[in-house]
Order: sequence, then C-alpha cells, then structure tokens
Amino acid sequence: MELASTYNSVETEDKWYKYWMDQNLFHSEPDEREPYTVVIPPPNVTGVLHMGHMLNNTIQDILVRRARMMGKNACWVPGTDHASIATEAKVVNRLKTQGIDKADLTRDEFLGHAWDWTEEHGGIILEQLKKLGASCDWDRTCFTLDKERSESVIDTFVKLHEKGLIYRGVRMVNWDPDALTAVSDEEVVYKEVKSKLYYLNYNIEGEEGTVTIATTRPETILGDTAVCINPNDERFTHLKGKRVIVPLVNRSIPIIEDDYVDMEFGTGCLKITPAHDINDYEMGMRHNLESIDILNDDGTLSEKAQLFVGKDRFVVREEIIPELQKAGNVLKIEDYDNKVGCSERTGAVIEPKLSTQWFLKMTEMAKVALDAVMTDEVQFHPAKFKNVYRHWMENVKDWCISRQLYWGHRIPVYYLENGEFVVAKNDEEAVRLAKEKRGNDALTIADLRQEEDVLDTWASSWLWPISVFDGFNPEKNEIDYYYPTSDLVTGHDIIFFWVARMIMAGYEFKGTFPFKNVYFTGMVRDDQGRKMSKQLGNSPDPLDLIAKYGADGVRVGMLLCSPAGGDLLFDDSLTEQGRNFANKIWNAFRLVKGWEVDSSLPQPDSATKGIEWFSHKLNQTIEVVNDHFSKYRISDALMSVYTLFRDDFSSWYLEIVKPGYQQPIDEVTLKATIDNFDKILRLLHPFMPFISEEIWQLLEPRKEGESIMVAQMPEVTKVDEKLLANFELTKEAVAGVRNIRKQKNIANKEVIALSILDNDGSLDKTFIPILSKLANASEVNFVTEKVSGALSFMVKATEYYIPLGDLVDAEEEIKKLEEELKYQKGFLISVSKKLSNERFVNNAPEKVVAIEKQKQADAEAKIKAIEESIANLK
RNA sequence: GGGCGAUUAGCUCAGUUGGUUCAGAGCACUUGGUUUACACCCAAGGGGUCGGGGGUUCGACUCCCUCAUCGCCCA
Repeated sequence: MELASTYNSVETEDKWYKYWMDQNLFHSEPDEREPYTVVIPPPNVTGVLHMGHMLNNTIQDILVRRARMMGKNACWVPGTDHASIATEAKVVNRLKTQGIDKADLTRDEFLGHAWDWTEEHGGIILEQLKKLGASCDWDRTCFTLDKERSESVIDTFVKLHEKGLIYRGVRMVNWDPDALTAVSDEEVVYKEVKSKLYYLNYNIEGEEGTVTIATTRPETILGDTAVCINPNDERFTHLKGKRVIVPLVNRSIPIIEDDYVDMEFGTGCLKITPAHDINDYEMGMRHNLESIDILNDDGTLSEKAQLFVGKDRFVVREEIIPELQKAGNVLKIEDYDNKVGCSERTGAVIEPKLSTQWFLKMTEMAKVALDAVMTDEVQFHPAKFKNVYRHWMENVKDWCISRQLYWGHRIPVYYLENGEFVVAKNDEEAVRLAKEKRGNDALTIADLRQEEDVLDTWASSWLWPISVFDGFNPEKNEIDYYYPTSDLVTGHDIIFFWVARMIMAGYEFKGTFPFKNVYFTGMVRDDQGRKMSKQLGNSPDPLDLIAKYGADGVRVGMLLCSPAGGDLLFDDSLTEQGRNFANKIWNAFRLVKGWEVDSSLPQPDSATKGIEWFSHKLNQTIEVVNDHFSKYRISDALMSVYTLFRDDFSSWYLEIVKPGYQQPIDEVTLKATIDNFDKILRLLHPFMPFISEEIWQLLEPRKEGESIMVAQMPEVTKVDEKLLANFELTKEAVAGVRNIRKQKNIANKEVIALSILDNDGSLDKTFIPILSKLANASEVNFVTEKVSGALSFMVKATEYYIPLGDLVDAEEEIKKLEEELKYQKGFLISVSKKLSNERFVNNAPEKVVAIEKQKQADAEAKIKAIEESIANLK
C-alpha cells in the first residue's frame, strides 16, 4: 500500500465520525459499569460555533473519551437552550424585515414564528460540534423548551412556590427598553463611556440663592423628589429643613439629610430620583419620598414628566440643556467618564425601573451551595474561583425570574377575577385550585387569566443536569444512574449565571451536588489579547480552521494555549503546530508500515534493550499523564504525550529499532513496535481522536465494529527508575559522539571506533548495543587507561574516546576540559560551603544532607579525572 | 469605592506541602543539516537579579510585610 507523505485530515475525519455514529459508539445506557456523566453547557439555539465553544467542547470530549477508554460508561448529553431574550430579539428583527410588527401578533402567532426560526437554526451548532469530533450521545439531545424540560421547569416553579420561595413584588429592576423586559443583574454589562457631568442650580424656595447639584442624566430632574445633603457637611448647614424648586417644572421638593451622600463627589448635593436609580430608590424608601416614574417602557418620557412627553430619554438629554440654560439653571458642564449598564443581549442602555416582577429567594439555597464548594464537595478547577464564588454567594440577592417576553416558559400562575392567584402545572389543576380557593364550583378556565410573563432562561438551564435525564418525572429512573454527573466544563464568565444556580438546584431538588468537578476555561482572545468579536473580525471561523488544519490539529492547537481558567491567546500558528504533529505521527506510521519482516532474523541486542527501555518510559509517561488528569491539567497531559511521541518514540525508540536501509526487520521487534505504537495511539486518542483511529485501524487487521475509542486505555505496570536514568546517560553518550562528529565534520554514515574508560564501574553495559548503533560505532571496547591521540568527552565519571589521530587538536581539547574543570570546581565550592555550614548539617533533613554529600563526592571524582586528562594531553 | 488575582526567557505559561546546578516547558529566535518516515522535518545553541525593597530561615521563585504595575469581578 502506498501511503501519502502528508496526512490528509479531511478525508479521514468524516469517514471515522460516520463510522462511530454507525456503530452507535457514542450512545450510553445504564449498566453495571461505573457511570461517567457530562452535560454540555447548552449553547444558544440561534448561535453558531465560535472559538469558545471549540475550547469548551474539546476539553469535554477529551474527558469523555478518556473516561470511556478507562472502562467507564461515558455519557455526554448534548443540547441547546432557548435563549429567550436573544432569540426573541432575532425573531422580532426578522419579522420587522418582513413588515410584521410583534405587537400585531398574538402570543401563539409569535411563538409560531419563533419555532420556525428554531427549526431553521437550532441544529446548526450541534452539527458543527460533530466536525470537532464531539462524542456526544446524540440520541439524548435536549432542548430547554422541549416537552420534558418544560415540564421540569413548571414542576419546579410550583414546588418552589409551595415552599414559599417564590414571591411577586414591586422592585427596582434592570429594564431593557429595547427588549421591553426586565433582565437580571448578571445580564447587565457595564461599559465605559465618555459623557458629561452637568452642574445645575436649583433655586431655594422662599429666599434668594441656589443649590448646585451635579448629574450625568439631566433629563431625570423631571422625576426628582428631593435633594440630599450629608448631615455632617458644614457647607450646607444653612440648607437644613428648606425646600428647593425643580427647574422647568417648578416642583417644590424637600432637602433631606443622609449619610449616603459622598461629600467629596460633585457638589456634595445629590438630586434624588427614586423611580430611576437604585440608590435613590432605597433612599426614597428611607425618607418616604414620592416616586415619579417619568419613563415609558420603551424609554420615552411619560406624561408624568410633564415636558418632552413621548421623546426618547437620550433626545431629551440633548434638548433639556438649552432649556435649562435659557432658564439660567446651568452652572457648568464638564467632561466625565463613567460606566453605563447595557443589556448583554440587545446592547440597549439599561434603565433602573420600578416594576412588578417574580422573584426567587436565594438566601437559603445560596448557603447550601456555598458550603458545597467551600468544603470541596464540589471541586473547582482552578480552585481560585472559589473566592469569586464565595463573594457572590455571600452577597446574593433574590433572583428576578420573570421576563416580559413570549419566547420561554410561561409562568404557571393563574389570576382570579379578584386579583388573587393560584399556581398550578396545568389548566385543569388551576381550575381545581381556583374552585377550592373561591369555594365556587362553577369556575372554568375562562374565569382565569394566566400570567403573561415567561421565566428567565436560566430558570431552565439551572435544572439541566437533572432535567436532561427527565429527573423530575417520577416514572423515570435513569437519573439514579447518571446523577450526580462527573465533570462540568464551562467558561468562568458564567459562574454565577449557571454554575452557582445549578449547584443550588442540585441540592434543592436532588439533595446532592449536580457534578463533582467544575473545570473553568478562560476566554479565547486573539494573539494581542483582545476579545474575539464580530466587529473586530478577529475571530477565525472554527469550521475553516478544521478544514485547513484538521479537527485533531485544531484540538491540539486549542489545548496548547489553554491553561485552566486563564485567558488564552489564540493564534493560527498553534493549530498549525497541531497539524504538524499529526503529520509527524502519520510519518512515523509510514516508517513502521514500510518495514518488511524476515522471520528468520534474530532480534538485535540493541532492539531488545530499546524495547525494554521504552516499556518503562511509556509507563512513566502514563503515570505522569494520569497525575495531570487527576488535577485537570489537560494541556500538560497533552504535552506529556506529545513529548513521548516526538522525542522518546520517534527520535530515540524508532531510531534504535529501525533496520538498515531497505533491510528487513525481525518479527519480535516489529511486533513490539506495533504494540508500542498501539499504546501511544490509545493515549493520544482523547486528544486526537481521528488520526489515532485512522492509524489504529491500519496498524493491524481489525474486525468490523472495532474502534480505538472503546479500546482499553493502557495501564501502568512497572517503572524502573534506575534503568531510565541509565538510558539518559546513554543518550548523553550518543550526544557526545554526535557533537564530536559535528565538530570534526564526520558524517553519520562514516563509522567510528569508541573506547570507554569506566572509572568507577557505574556504567550500565547493557546499553552498549544501543550506544554502538546510534553512534554508528564499528567497535566499542573498554579500556583501563586514558587513551591518547583521541577525542574525548565525559558522562558522569565515564570517559569516552574516539581515536582519530591527526584530527585531534590538543590545545582545543585542553581548553574544553579546562572550562569543564572550572565549572566543576565552582560547583564543588558551593556544595562544600553548604556542607561546612554547621547549621545546615544540623537542621536540614538527613536525606538532603546525604544528597549534598553525594554531589560533593561526584564532583571531586570528576575533577580528578579531568585533571588527569589535561595532564595526559600536555 | 469594595473584593479577588497576577507579576518567572522576546511571547504564552509551569514550578505541586521551602531543599539536587532548580531557574524550567512550548513557541519564537540564531546556527548547521538534500541522514533513505517526516523541511508540516532533524540537530545544536543563545536568552531570565523569578516586578522593587525589607523580613523569617541553615536554605526563599516558594512563607510574611511593604511599594509599584496590570487584570478581573462587584458597586
């Protein structure tokens, strides 16, 4: 079979993904094995794959594939969430381009359009994940708005309400005037903007003189109901108990006193607008102030404002200044940088607004969820996020769960005509409860009015680890097998949105944690550390990357730059490195595959020893990889396998066992080599699923249905550290010979003779066949005296000589030796100094002192040998 | 303003309870290479006062204090 010298990822990857699907290898059913469960952080149903998903899902797939190969029953549940506000915004926009206004549609008509959108876009992102190699159990694909998940949401709402944890109240909420809905605190992003600070004079009532306030939002003066000073501010003692006049509307408002006012900021006088600022609202409550809501839901001014009615708040901000100037109220205007809250979804400037919403009490649930993490019942990786989590949990506020949208789970609250309400999971139940409540058996559903609002999307996402197994359905018991899940992989930016709330839901509804480990990924940025965004155009299209470098290459590239939790600076060169590595593996395979076997050949000693060494090296690496995985150091684990393949296997092992050009190989060595290759491929499979499968299938005849993805992960047998250390010395000796060849321009194919002076008898002679082969030595002999007329080098106390007669330059050799001598002497001094320090010898552990003594002895021996060599050359 | 974290090679980062000459890895860089698997490669090499200062200790990248700079979260 002719194999191309460059690996072709495109053909390979589609072929094997299809094979895995056809063989149903991703599917999991409960059985007697230990489960390993991961739920996907559901991507937004309208979204497309971006680099963050690539990273996230690469890591999940690595964990899942590895668990599967370690004999666990791995189940990775995929799905999407309905992203109520984002999707609704997209649907509204599309309707707009079709000339349809949302306001003209009934709820059901609108939902029809929203489902159409979902049908069109919903599957895209999951199909893209397949290109990456994601080994999700696609039979289990869920959607937060499908039947089972919806029932879960409604069911839990009813339960939480029964427990008294859900309440309805008037609160200051974050209002998105574009989406016309409340959003949670976590959905507000603060942006730095250049704005102005306006200094405005208010006339004091009944006397000459003015009070100056400073504000960034002059239009809100129309809703002012007080001016506040700090009671300790001596500048304003004369104002106590007086009243001022709001400009333009000429409303008389009181001057109040409150410690909240920062005497340093602005003028020290603060205007209070309880309806439009959270702090003012609280102050309004304390001082019994009137609340004047001057804004309509869409951000225009309402009748209550009296002026500029119907105009947008930003327009008014511009227009009110000339009016104020005309009235003589503007003192000055300064440039000012401040942070403005914007909607994460629509980008609109958020208005704090009083409105009636549904809330979920957080205090009790947060306490349980906090303890779970602080005691490591749920482990965070990296652990530094525990602090962030604690801070949020200790300051948690009740969760505003209602949204004024159509696309989502409609709140199961039914109002009666008298304003009372019942909470029920369906219409029948609602009617039954209403009858009970009112003592009126004639009530029908027509007498009830269901709440118009829907629930926050996270009210379904937080149930995800339970709801994907239909865990609220008492007739289903799969949950008992799969829950709690094992690992959650997610971005650290949604630690509050999602992770915290899933932990709360886990304890609340299942009595235990939803997952054992949380692996937080960083944010993917470009090579200059900028966030990837559409505007900057600095985000590569993941599918293009896969086409160009292969999914394996991209996976490796993602990992090479991804310390846990830290931001990662993505650069194409990393995926290129991944692709190059795949090519390297491919070519190693080409080499092995190209060998002709001759069963009559005996195995060379070098191969026997090489195979023995490599088995220990492999075991050692497996140990290291296991350790890395146990600490969720995924990129370190990859780097260990990468180094094993590139350095140990390719550069050393294959060179040791490789037969001469166009010569056959013996059977035993070939078998062992294929075996070793097989093991490395299995170690590699979680990281590079496609190429590992491709080569694994070609390496030996496989039966239909066999796959590396369900092969057993190699296990550690024994590691002989001494043997490994001796091989390292052999490597040094080989490098010594290569250096001399290079210095003297002796080609590798030219044989040399090698003499060894084993000064202290420490040399492991079993490695000599390897040294002989890799040094291309015609003979290796042992001597008891220094060899003159030869080039030499030392490895520990062992001296190596290459007799080269006229090529030897005594001057140069002496210089080289003297440099080494200088270093050794310096080293000896530092060690001796340490050992002559009584406090060190008395206080340091015995082991440490022994090591230092050994170093001293080694250095002394080496110095002696070097000095003799120098004398010999002179 | 409150809190958290960081600062180690040109870049991105390791460095696990203080202890081998322990200052490391990958990339980048320099030099050399038509070695018959691979130039998507191989070999060799340069490069850091571990942010500054102080302290604890026989011993500090590691622990403590302080200063500086940066980042993130929250208000």
